[in-house]
Amino acid sequence: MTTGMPHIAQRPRRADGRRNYDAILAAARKAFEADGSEASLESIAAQAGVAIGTLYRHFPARASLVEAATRDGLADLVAHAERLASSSDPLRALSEWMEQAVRHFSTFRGLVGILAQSMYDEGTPSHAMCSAMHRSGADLLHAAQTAGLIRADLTPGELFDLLSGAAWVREQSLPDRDGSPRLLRLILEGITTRAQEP
Amino acid sequence: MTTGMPHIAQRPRRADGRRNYDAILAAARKAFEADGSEASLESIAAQAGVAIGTLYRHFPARASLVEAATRDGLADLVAHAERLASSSDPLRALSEWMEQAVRHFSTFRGLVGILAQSMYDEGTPSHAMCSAMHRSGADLLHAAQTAGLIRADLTPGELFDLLSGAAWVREQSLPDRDGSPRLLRLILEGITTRAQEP
DNA sequence: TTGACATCCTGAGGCACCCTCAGTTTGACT
DNA sequence: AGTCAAACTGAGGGTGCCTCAGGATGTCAA
Repeated sequence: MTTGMPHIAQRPRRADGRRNYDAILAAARKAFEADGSEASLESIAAQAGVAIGTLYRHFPARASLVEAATRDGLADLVAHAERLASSSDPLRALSEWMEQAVRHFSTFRGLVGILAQSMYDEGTPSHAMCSAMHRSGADLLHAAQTAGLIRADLTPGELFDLLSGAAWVREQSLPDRDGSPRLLRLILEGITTRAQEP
Repeated sequence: MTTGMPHIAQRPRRADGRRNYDAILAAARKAFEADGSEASLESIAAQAGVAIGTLYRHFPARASLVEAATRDGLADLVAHAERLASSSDPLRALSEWMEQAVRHFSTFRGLVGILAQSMYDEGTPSHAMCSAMHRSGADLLHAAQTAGLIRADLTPGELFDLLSGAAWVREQSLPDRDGSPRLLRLILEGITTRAQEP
C-alpha cells in the first residue's frame, strides 16, 4: 500500500454488482461499529450474503472498505468546515469543527489509526479525503490565527496531531465514560492566545 | 481478561525454566521493538529456541508477556517520579517526567493501547504498574498545582489522557519525523497557569 | 547414587482469518 | 438468441492463536 495509484472503489456497472457492493458496505458499517476496523472480512461477506471473493473483488484491501464506509461522513465534515469558514466568530467556528472532527475520527475503533496513516501516505485509499480535511481544517485554523485568537505558531499538522490524539483517547474509553469533550476543551483553551485571558 | 486475578508471571524455579523464561523475554523485546505488540508469538518462541507451548506456559496471555517486557522500564519511570517529587522546581519536574512518560509509553507500537486499558481494568497484568505510575504522576501534578503553576482543575486522569494521546501520536509517526517533543511542549504550555505569562 | 515426582517441555491439531485464482454464472447489449 | 465482459463462487494454501496429552528432566530427599 505504499506504491501505485490509490484505489478508490467505484460502484460497479452491473446490477448484481451494485447490489452486492451496497450489501457489503452496509454489513461492513455494522461490523466496524461493533468490532472495530479489524472486524472479520469473512463474516462481513457472510453477513452480506456474498462469497468472500466477491468482497475482495469490490474492495481489494481492508483499507478501501474502510474508506468507502467512512467517505460520506468525512465528506460531511469537509462540507461543514467550508460552511464555517465564513463565520464571523472564527474561534467558535474552529471549536465547533474540532468537536465534530474528533467525533468523526472515532466513528469506530481503529479508524483514527488508519486516517493518521492516510494523512501522509499518498498510496492509501483515504488519502484524498484526508487531504481535503487537512485543507479545510487549516483554513479554519488560519482564520482564527489571523484574528489573533489562536497562538500563531501552531501548524495545521500539529492541530491534527492534537485532534488525532483526542480521537484516539475517545476511541479507547468506554462509551459511557467519554472524557473527550473535556479533553477537547483543555486542548482548545491550551492553544488560545494568552492575552485573551483576564 | 476481565475477571480473576491479574497474572503476574514470576520466574520459574527450575533451571531450564528460568533459562527459557529469559530467552523468551529477550526474543519478545526484540520482536515487539520490530513488529509492535502484535508480533507473532510463534516466531518469538522460535526465536527463543523453544516450543510454542513453553511460551504459553510462562506467559499465558500476550498481555502478560508485554507486561514482563515493559516492567523494568516502567518501574524506572516510577522511581524517577519519586526522585523528582522532592524537586524545588515542580513545573520543571512535571515537565521532565511527562517527557519521560511519553517515551516509555511508546516503547513499541501498540503499547499505549495496552497501558490505557490496564489503567482502568484491574484484571490485567499491567494494572499494578499503571496504578503506581498514576500515583506517582498525580503527586508531581499536585505539587505543581499547589505551587500555582498548573491549572488547578486538571485531574490526574486528564493528564494521563493527554500523555497517552501524545504517546499514541508518537507511536504512529515514523521515527525520523517524531513530532512528540513539540506536541508535549504545546500540551505543557496549554495546561500551565495563565497568570504566569507576560 | 538413586529413585520419585513435580516441574517443565513438546508439537500436533483444531480453529479462525487472510487472500488468491481457476472455473462458472449472469447481466447487458446487439 | 447469441456473445462476452463483468461478476460470482468457494476450495485451498498460508499464517497465527491456543490447548492438551504425553514425554523429558531438574531437583531433592533418602
